[in-house]
Amino acid sequence: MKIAFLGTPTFAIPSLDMLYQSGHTLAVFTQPDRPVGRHATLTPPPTKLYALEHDVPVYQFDKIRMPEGVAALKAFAPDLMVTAAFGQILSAENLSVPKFGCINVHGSLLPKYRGAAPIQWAVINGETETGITTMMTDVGLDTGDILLTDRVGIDPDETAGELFDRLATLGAKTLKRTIEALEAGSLIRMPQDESQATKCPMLKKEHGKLDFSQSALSIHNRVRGTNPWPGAYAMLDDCVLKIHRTKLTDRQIDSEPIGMLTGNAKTGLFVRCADGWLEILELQATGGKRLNASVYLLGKSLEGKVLI
RNA sequence: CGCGGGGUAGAGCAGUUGGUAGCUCGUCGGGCUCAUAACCCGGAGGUCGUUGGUUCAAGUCCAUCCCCCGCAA
Repeated sequence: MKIAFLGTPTFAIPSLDMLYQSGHTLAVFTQPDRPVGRHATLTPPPTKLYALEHDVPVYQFDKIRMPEGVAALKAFAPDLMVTAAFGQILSAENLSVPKFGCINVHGSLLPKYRGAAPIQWAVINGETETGITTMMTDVGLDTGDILLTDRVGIDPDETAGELFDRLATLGAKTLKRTIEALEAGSLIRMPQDESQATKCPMLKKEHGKLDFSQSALSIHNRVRGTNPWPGAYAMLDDCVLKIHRTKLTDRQIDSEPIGMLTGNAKTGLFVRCADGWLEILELQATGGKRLNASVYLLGKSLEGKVLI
């Protein structure tokens, strides 16, 4: 089949690779190169790099809804469009180009977690299960008819990044089944149950700010849900202290102030939350690299200091 | 040339008003112990990121360059 693949980050790579390996005729549509890093180096999105490596034509548009985007799409004349973490909203005109329409690979069990960062939010909210949904893209935000679903459990200590990798791989498998069903004519469309729908916002830097007046569990979930991006942090002596990994404990609490730190290199580092002590396993101070808390404490004591 | 933090023993950090370097861990040796990642004693290990400058004397002041990190994008 002739497929236009619309995707941008690494999440889309397994799906793109699957389509390529399956022998479909592909064209990749992705976002423009973006400045990345301290020196704002212009960096191509992962899907573009993949396409270049495999001699797949690549098209980049700020907005594929604009006339140039539509024209390029029409020129390629695909039978089907596939989107995976594309990051742009498609117009009805875009969607009308391929005769089979557009299939989207989404990292949640729709209609739950519609929106931009479903994987991270599922972890932040402490969900124990999530999955992949393939759906027919329509003009709404992840509102189209559901095609196939695959479920996976979320480990209590799993980070969003780890789950991201698993779901990216799973997404390719679900997509493969979906396309095979489409080709076999056995695909069943099921409208989403609007009463069960939830939306999650795009993840921003400030979503990583920790609030120690919350329970140890919610803070733990926040830390793993924002790992590796945007990363969890708190303020220590007016400097940012990033917290990369934490662990729930049964350490007894007394009347310590919220956010107080205790512990040393041997015992480990603990922070006082609303209902208990959360162990900080890995942190990163201003100017420093990420370190195990016990290693960091070899050089500096944080005993009695308070995180805000 | 966007803003800021930092480059000191294998690791993490100190080093006050400039006078040739300390701490914790690790490591090596010895001791204690039924035993130990615990404890005690002792040892090794650093041209203090680069280059140049000021000075009787610089890790410590000035300049330059390289590298790492955070923010912003």
